[in-house]
This record gives sequence, structure tokens and C-alpha cells, in this order.
Amino acid sequence: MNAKATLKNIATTLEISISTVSRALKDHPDISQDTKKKVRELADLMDYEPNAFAVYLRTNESKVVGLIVPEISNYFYHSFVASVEQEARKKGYSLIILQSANDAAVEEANLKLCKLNRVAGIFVALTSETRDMATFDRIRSSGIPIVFFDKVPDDNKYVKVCLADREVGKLAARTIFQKNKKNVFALFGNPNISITRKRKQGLVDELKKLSPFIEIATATANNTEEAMQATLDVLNSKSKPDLLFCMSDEILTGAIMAINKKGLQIPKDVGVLAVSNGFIPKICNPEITYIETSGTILGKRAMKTFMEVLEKGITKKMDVIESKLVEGGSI
Amino acid sequence: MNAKATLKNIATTLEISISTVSRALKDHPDISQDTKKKVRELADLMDYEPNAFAVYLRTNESKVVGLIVPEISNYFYHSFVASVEQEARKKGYSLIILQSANDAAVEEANLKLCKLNRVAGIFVALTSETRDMATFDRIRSSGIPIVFFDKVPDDNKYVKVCLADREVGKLAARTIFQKNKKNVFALFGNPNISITRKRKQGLVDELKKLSPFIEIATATANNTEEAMQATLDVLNSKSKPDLLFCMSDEILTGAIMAINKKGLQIPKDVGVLAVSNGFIPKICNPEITYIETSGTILGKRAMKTFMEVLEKGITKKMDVIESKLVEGGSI
DNA sequence: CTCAAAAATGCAAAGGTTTGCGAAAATGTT
DNA sequence: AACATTTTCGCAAACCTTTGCATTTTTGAG
Repeated sequence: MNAKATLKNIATTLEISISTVSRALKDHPDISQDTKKKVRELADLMDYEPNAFAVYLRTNESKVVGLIVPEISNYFYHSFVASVEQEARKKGYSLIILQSANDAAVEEANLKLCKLNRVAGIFVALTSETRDMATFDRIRSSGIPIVFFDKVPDDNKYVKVCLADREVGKLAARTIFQKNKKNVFALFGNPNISITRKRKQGLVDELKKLSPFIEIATATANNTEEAMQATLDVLNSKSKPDLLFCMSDEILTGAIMAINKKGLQIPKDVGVLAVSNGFIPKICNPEITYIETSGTILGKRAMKTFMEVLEKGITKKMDVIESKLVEGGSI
Repeated sequence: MNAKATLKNIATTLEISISTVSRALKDHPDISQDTKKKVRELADLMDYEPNAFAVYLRTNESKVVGLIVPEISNYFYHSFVASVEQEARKKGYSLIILQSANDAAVEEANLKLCKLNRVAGIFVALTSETRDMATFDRIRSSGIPIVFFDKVPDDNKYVKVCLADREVGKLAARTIFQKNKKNVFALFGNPNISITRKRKQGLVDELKKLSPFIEIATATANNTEEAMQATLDVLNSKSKPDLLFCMSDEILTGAIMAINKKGLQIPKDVGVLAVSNGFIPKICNPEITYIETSGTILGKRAMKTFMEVLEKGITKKMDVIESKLVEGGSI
């Protein structure tokens, strides 16, 4: 049985000191080419890899970042997770991932877990229930940077990466106006989170500005099931809307189920406009027209922002991502 | 500015020794209730949390597990990831997640990363390109248990958790026979991976056994795009199939796109039977009939198996998950 | 050959925790 | 009051690496 691959073991077999081995492996200028070569060869042979814990302990900084989302297996977050993982690896970081199950208490426990693991930084999408930012503030003041994304806090003292939510709403309004729709039913997610408020505000205000003749009714739903029910209700009512606006993929899914259940045709019977990452719109027939929100792009920008925070010590910033309309045939 | 919350600091302010503090915090019987109380109070006050690195270094075991998948943002894996995260947290583990981008070299790099982070164990779904198991074997022999799931190696010397893939194929065959279909076009994923081979074999063999009058043609596709093209091709050909079998959600998505593009009706023009987690089937109209593969269940079983491996030191095992048919209206 | 400068290496502490073993304090027994 | 127990606590090493500083070796100049 081989000895464990540690600096000490390399040192003793080579009959040199530990520090020399350490420096040789780091290509330190103080060490002669000769020793470096010998050390490297033995290290390779022994399959040496530095003990990350010892390194972390000594240097007090880890190459691990934490990522907390309400749930991974979500229409949007899984692509964000994928993107962050990719970017993180490029920068030499590993990703610890945690789900808060949309529960503020779990979210807090996850924050503690991040702290326990001494992560280099944390990415967070808030739950829709998060009210108290105290734990976040404590962690920040303990020196761990936090980058909020997507579901971000209102306060401007944080580092945030998010979509131009108000603009998303406005873009939807302009599209509706341009397509000459007259009776809009707009379905939103949890009303507590800021993106809901912003998208709704953007849509309603802009629509009012564009034309006094467009009717708009709104509703909220906390999940796909509720969205389906709400859509079903409105489709069964007498005020048949000519356009359904869905704030997210989760909502869109419910709306589509309802439309299918009623056996309605898109866009003949009812038009659909959504905010989406494009996956569901593309498997529908006809394809749904949507305003794009890309988890992949958001992930890249979040990582970029994180690196800035790390390098430049920024403590507040708001990175806003513009979005664009992708035309399908649903409107 | 407060001192860092370490055992040492607690010890000095309380004027007792570090070891006493350590033991008090762990409720060691050697320590008096009195001191325990004092220590706990101060620890709370200082917001003490043990330095995980120091603990890991000392005990040489971490509470982190690694998870390597070809890609997170996949029809199936994201729910698996979500499930494993949940189960892992219950057991006190954190999850480091890595994507191999379906590239054997990246997969190997990820394995190294896991080793570097001294994980307690690794969950792996192989890429379709993985041929060489040497690195896996090395890691195993270095004492880190590996649990393979979904895309598993053939060799029985590993610990594996997977679907009853041959049974899945057979179940599909029986469904096809029972529904009286005569001309099947079966579309599979990458032919290199064992689940493709097994599902195909199960389907084809069972079908042959059930009836000599059922025609079956097969094809493979590496992604949604190819699946769409293949489906388009067969729908344009003169041998119009009356049933499309799709081995996975990825394939199903392509098939649905193709059917939509051709403006065909399900099940009137063509029937569809898929292997799926149920999400896409449920947003289709009519809902697609599918054989269920649940990432959530697989995740739970994988974690359970992992704990067994850890506790009982099992080194080989094959946990097979039965699957069932969920009827939609697509056939 | 001597000495100074440069190059190469080693010493030792630090980082925070765990733990076997020995020492001190408290309690109990005659 | 002397001793044996039991309870409570502290010492010190170990885990592995990094790094400032001191020390040794080599080189080159005079």
C-alpha cells in the first residue's frame, strides 16, 4: 500500500524539506530546476493533489461558491444553475447548490450552510416569502459577498443581477398594442416578489399610455395548477379575452393546459404572449410568441458580476439585462 | 470589532482550555453542566460555527458529496439534481454539482475536482462517450465511493441505480400490441449508452414475441434537433407509421416539433408513446401516453444506496427501479 | 584563496479542530 | 484525616499546507 500523497511524504522520500517541495510544486523562483524536476516527477507518480482543506484552512479562502434557489427543477432556474456551474468552473470554482423550497427558514439554514462551508461567495434568488434580510446582512458583513439574481431584494444596497422587469412589461404592452388586441387577461406569479410587481406595473401603465381602448384584467397564481384554474375560469367567463399574457413559464404551462382542456385554438380563439426562456413556446403549435428571459445569459452575467465584486470589492451594483421579443405564431 | 469566533477565542475569554470548549460544545460527558452552559452561551453570542475546513482536515472526512451529470439543464437530470440535493441535505450533506458537457475529458476533470474537494462520495451519470473507466476505478480504490445512476456502466462490479430499462422496452411493446398498432417507428438516443441498447432490445424482442405482424423500424438521434429531423423524414416517407415511440423526453420533444410542423393530429394521424418524466406529456393536447421515469424517485433511491454504501461498505450493487405506464390520449 | 553576493534550501509557526492520556479538583469512604 | 473514586479539565500532538525569515550552499569577483 502506498503512502498517502502529501507534501511530507514527498519530502521524506526525496530527503528534502516540506517547504522546498511546496515551493517546487508552485514553480517558485527560489527553487532550482533540478529539484523542481525531481519533485514534479515524484508528485506525478504518487498522484499528488494538495489537500484542499489544508489549503483553505491556511489561506482562509475557498474555491467554492454557493448557489441558493427556491427550486432547481424549475422552468428557469435549472438553466441558470447550469450556466453558473459552467462559468464557475471556468474560473476555477466549484458550485455548492442548495434549494430553499421557497421557504424562508430553509433559505436561512442554507445561508448558514454556505457560511459553514466557508464559500467564497453566494448567489441567491430569494424565495417569495423572504422578508427579513438580517441574515443576509450578517453574512455580508462577515465578508462573504452575495450576488442576488432574478428574485432580488428591492433595496439598492445589494449587488443584483436581474432582468429589466419593467421593460419586459412595457415590451409586452407595446406588442399587444401593435397586434391590435383589445381584451387582455394577464396572469402573474406571486404578488409578493418584486419582479411580479414590476412586470405588472410596466405592462399596465404602458398599456394605459398607449391606448384607452384596451381592456386589461389581471390575476395572480402561485403555481402551474393555480394558473390553469385561473385561465380556465376566465375562459369560461363571458368576458372572453382575445389575449392571454403569462408572466413566466410556470404560468404559461398552466395556461396552455387550460387552453388544451377547453379545446381552443391558438391564436384563432385566443392569443398568447408569454415571458419565457423559449423552451415551452417552441414545442407548442403554433409556437408561442414570447419575451425572452435566458437563464444562461443571466448566469453568465451573475458570474461576471461576482468576479467584479471579488476583485474590485464592489458592494452595491445593479446589472440589468435587456430582453427581446421572439415571434411565434400565437398572437 | 469582535474577535473571530473560534474555539481558541472562546477558551481565552472564558479562561479555560480549548479542549474543554470543544468538548462542551459536543456535549461530552466529561464536562460539567456548569461549564457547558457558559460555553454554549458565549458560543451563541459570538455566533460560533466550527471551521469546517479544520474539522475536515482533522477528521479527514467531509460532509460534501459530488454529483456529475452530462448536463443539468436536461429534461431529466434537473429533477434528479433537485431530488439528490434535498435528500443529501436531510442527511447533513452538501452537494457539489458538476457538468461534464457530455465530454469524457471534462468528466475526468470533474472527477479530479471531486477528489480535490475530498468529497465523501460521488454520484455519476456517465457521458455517452465514456469508454475508459480507469479514473473511476482509481478514485474508488482511493476510498471515495461512487454511485452510478441512469447512465451506468455495464460492468457489475459497480454500485448502480437505474431504471429497469429492458422492462421499459417490454412494457412499451405490450402497450403497442394491446393498442393494436401495426407499424411502429421507434426513435432512440445515443446508441453507445447501455440504456439505449437495453430499451431497444426489450422493445424489439418483446414485440417480435407478441406478434409477427407488427412492423418496426428504429433510428437513433443524439439530440432534439436530430430527433425532429428523423421524425420529419419518416413522416414524409411513404411508410407512414401509426405509432411513434420516443425513448426519452429529449427525443419526444423533437418528435412533437416535427408532428406540429407537419400539422398532424395526435392520435388520429399518428400515435405517440414515450418514456418520460411526464412534464412534456402533460402539456400536450391530447396528453401523451408515457412510461414514467422519475428523476425524483431515482434521486431518492440513489441517496439511499449511497448511505448504504457508506455505512455497510458495499462495493457492488444494482438497484433497479420499476416503471409504470401513464395513460394519456396519444395512442 | 577570501569574501561578498546570489541562489537554493530549511526551520518553524500558524491556521482551527479533535482526541488520547495524564493531571487536578471534587466527592465519598473509612 | 488519609486515601480511593469519580468528575472535571488541560496538555500536546496530529491533520497538511503556506510563508517569513534564517541558514546553507554555490557562484563569481578580486
